[in-house]
Amino acid sequence: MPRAAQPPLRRDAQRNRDRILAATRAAFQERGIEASVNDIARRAGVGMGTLYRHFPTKDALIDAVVDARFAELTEAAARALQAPDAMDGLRAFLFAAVDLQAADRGFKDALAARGRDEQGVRAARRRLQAAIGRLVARGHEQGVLRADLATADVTVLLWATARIVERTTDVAPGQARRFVAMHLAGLVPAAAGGTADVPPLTARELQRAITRGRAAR
Amino acid sequence: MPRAAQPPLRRDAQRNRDRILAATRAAFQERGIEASVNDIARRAGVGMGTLYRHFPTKDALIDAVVDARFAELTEAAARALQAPDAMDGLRAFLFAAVDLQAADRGFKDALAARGRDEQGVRAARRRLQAAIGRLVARGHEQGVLRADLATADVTVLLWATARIVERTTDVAPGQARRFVAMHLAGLVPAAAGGTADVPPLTARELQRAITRGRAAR
DNA sequence: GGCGAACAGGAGCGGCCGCTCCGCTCTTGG
DNA sequence: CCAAGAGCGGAGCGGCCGCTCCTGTTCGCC
Repeated sequence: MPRAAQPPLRRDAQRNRDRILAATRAAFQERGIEASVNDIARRAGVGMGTLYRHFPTKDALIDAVVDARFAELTEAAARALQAPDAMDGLRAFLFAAVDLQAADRGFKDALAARGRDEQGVRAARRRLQAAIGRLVARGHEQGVLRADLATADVTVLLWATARIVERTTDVAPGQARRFVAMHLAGLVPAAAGGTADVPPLTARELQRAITRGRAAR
Repeated sequence: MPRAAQPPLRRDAQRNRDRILAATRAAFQERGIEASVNDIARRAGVGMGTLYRHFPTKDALIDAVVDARFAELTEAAARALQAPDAMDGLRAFLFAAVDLQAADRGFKDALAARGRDEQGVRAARRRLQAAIGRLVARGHEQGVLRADLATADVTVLLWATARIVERTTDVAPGQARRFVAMHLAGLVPAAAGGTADVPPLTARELQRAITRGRAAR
């Protein structure tokens, strides 16, 4: 749904709109979806009124910014479909997903959403799920995935990794990759596939992962 | 650290303390750690002043209630150590853990904590980690666990399941068990170990798991 | 049974958040 | 160049939350 056709924005309006979007991206990336609208407005060098004329609600702001990330991840899934081995493709996709979750906390929050769907993100989410479905299907065809693995299981896995990213990114980046690698192979010894070369959390890192957040306030 | 020795509470004070604890347990169980102190006081049929004299801070309230759950789970780990096969034991422990997370959302929140440690829960958490450590060690001795699995990996797994419980318990209870079973066995076809007899999320359940939460407000 | 101390209760404080309202400013078409 | 009106900014609203404070009540020792 192209948004042209409307009378074009005044130059200052367009400039402010761009600034708001940039500030939103930055704020969500760093602080996650909980970044306050006030903060975003200040970052953009813009008043609250201006912000809310461009985006009538905080959700609109989120949608505007998060859509692109969904598309990015969907594209990663499409690329993963090119890999000769379906398992390699799935692994590459999952690594890309957790890296994106770590790089953009707003996106991580939106993915693991607590009830934000309804609106614009819905379509993007559907496209992503469809892309994941193709990855899984090819894994089944090649017989490299257990037969009872459903597409929804991958979505659930992404919810889980979001939590791990939340807790560990600051402390030991890559833990989510380790988790994904283990999940693919299982905890049994025969398991092929390693740990993505990521060591387990040390005692100190674990402690920091638990303690953190309070201090971050 | 026994809490007797203090001059015994007046009868009404003791009665109110018990009511507050019961109300706290109920509130956290249903709503998680975000249940408001006001709510708890109302449930207990007690004023804010009363509540805050007994527990000087919300954290104190959380600690008082959550400690018992940590002990429960630690005990489950001890029981799991009795199982002849270490893998069976670990699986039983993990199932117990996710069931507890589902049954008591306050505990789930405290386990996956965002920075609540410092205080009383710390000791309980350490004991739990030690118990998990024994489970893992025995798995290694028996050679039923991959050699590079660390104790911290199990803790991380519990963080992950907490998220899954949050999203799916209302919609498709048991999903977390499915996830655990798959994590143990891996997504590869050779994998022994099934899915804990839990089917994947259906499309409708997935949708509800995403949409929910907003409606729950 | 009377009195002092422990306790109960709830209105209210301060802080944060998403969002609104309205007097002023600046762009732009004629 | 100038007015019409789109666009701007930020003080402030209402709501929630954890927590405090102070008045009036209740308990339990003597």
